[in-house]
Amino acid sequence: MLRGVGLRVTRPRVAVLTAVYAHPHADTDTIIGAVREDIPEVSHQAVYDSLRVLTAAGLVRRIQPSGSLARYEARVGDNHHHVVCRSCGMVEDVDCAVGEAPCLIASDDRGYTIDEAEVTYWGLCSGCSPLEVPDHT
Amino acid sequence: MLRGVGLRVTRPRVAVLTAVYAHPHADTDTIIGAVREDIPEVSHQAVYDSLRVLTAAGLVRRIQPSGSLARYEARVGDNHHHVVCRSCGMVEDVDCAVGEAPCLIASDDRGYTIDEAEVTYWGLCSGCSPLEVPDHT
DNA sequence: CCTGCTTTCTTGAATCAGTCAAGATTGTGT
DNA sequence: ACACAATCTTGACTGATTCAAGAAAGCAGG
Repeated sequence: MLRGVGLRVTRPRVAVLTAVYAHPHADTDTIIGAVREDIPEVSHQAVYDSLRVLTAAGLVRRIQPSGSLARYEARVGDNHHHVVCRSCGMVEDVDCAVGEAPCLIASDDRGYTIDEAEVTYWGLCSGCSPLEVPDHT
Repeated sequence: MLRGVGLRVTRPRVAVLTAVYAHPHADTDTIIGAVREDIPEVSHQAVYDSLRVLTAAGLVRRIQPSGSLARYEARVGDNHHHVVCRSCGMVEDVDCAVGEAPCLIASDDRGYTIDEAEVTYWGLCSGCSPLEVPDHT
């Protein structure tokens, strides 16, 4: 898999890739923790570097909702988006209602050469929804 | 305007609000600079705080594309999105092709109570487009 | 207009994710 | 197995943002 994109196969990279598959939408610290279960002495630097290389190679994708740390996921190549909970910050995948390339055509592209449309849905997850907080006034 | 949302009217807040109107999509440093043309001795802290309060009150909106600093804009309440240049980081507004509430309905909301759909278009602005960089090999 | 209370601002330090750099180590092709 | 080049380790550093304590200013009532 790493060879497929012309990268050297090193222990840290394999572990990072595995960790991203095992923990979708995890932030960097979580990934470092997961990697250290395989290789206890990896440096954070190696993880940061691996993530950058894997992202550049297109094997993982980096997402960073406003106000959050960087997160990574291994689902790449398809067209999917994210829901983010405003309260707990949890992220989940959603496919877009419109189909394959939702909203990819802006009404006015302002002269930009657009290559991607990223959609982020903001709201509250089921755990954080104010079901039992009616009106306190 | 500030009074309209129940906030005290202070010099820094007025200046920050004015600066955000004058510099759409400006990052915090730019805003601090603009504010200091009115009030040379404002502390960065006052600006950060004003921005947070104004954002909470809904008078300005905070946006933060992946890998960028926080940026602010005064266009709120309408449904518009952004194009971001991958090269220079410039941000511009676009209205969505679909109309008023584009993509607001995810195909599967995963149990979330969604209140906003944010669309970010990624690409290259006209100034950064590789028009004169054909193929150098 | 003046007083007093509360919010907001100033000053200065601290935090924390992420980056930079130099030298040691490891992967790969021959 | 060897040599070269890429990658990792260690450790320091950056820079945006936040925290905290005391001073100043806005607002409501007299």
